[in-house]
Amino acid sequence: MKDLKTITILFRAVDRFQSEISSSVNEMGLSLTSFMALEALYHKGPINVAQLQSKVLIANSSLSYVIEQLENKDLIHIESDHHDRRRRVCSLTSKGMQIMNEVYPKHVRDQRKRLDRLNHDEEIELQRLLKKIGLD
Amino acid sequence: MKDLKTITILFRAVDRFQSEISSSVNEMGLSLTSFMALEALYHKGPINVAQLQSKVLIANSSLSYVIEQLENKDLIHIESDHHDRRRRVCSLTSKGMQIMNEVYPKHVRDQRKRLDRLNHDEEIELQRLLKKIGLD
DNA sequence: TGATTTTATTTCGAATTCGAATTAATATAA
DNA sequence: TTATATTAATTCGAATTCGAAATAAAATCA
Repeated sequence: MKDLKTITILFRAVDRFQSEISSSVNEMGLSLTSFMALEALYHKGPINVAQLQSKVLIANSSLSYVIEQLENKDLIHIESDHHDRRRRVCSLTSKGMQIMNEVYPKHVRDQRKRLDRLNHDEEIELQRLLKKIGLD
Repeated sequence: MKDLKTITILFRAVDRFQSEISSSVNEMGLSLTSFMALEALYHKGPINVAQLQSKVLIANSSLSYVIEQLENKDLIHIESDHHDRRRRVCSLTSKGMQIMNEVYPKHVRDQRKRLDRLNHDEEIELQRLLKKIGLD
């Protein structure tokens, strides 16, 4: 293969997911990245900013802004780590948890609709191929 | 499959490509989307704003800003379509063409390095799977 | 120990992106 | 024809994102 057609197709596929997720979470007053941050905390529990950044895939300076917004909305709580006071640990507030409990199952259903165009083996194979090209 | 792990892997893979391409084109004073616009014009020849938007995957209002930047840098030229004066047709200037001739082959080589972790059949299969989930 | 380096995060100003409203031209309908 | 609707693109203000510099704490070194 000589061209970058694969990248074009890859970007387009991601754009479909992002557009759908964005317009859905925007209705709740959240940006895509805010939602991704909540999602990470929902799955991982309390984690510090650097760990969150590895999930949310934006610049660290941008993440500072994002978590400030989420804190203002009382969706997350931030406190310094006792053992390393450089670190700040983020966690869902009860309000944040409540909202994710309401919203996340539907999010999964919606996005699974698209993914379920692949059968199980195809999806596993897609994961394998994406992991291969996604490694650093 | 019940979870959205595939989306996580998908987003992460795209982020790797975008980060690499961004840091490379930023050195020439271009944003990722500016570069994607130039790329589209390089491949498709003169096209109007709507056609460009379908390649660049940003909001139309954002694209207006992007093509204005590119015009200011004398990398593209914009003129209205004679047959439909609502439309504005963009094309590479000779300077834009010259830069893409210089830069694009290396861009392809760099990105192919990552893609070439897949053999030919795997890449074809990846395209097929991504197309399936990327359709509207 | 005190000095230096590294790590974690935020601040800052500028660039980019967005959605909603607007403008302007074309297409359709009456 | 003259409304009316649709389409193409831009403008505007606000939100988000970025990279570079700053801050502050911890780790390493001498």
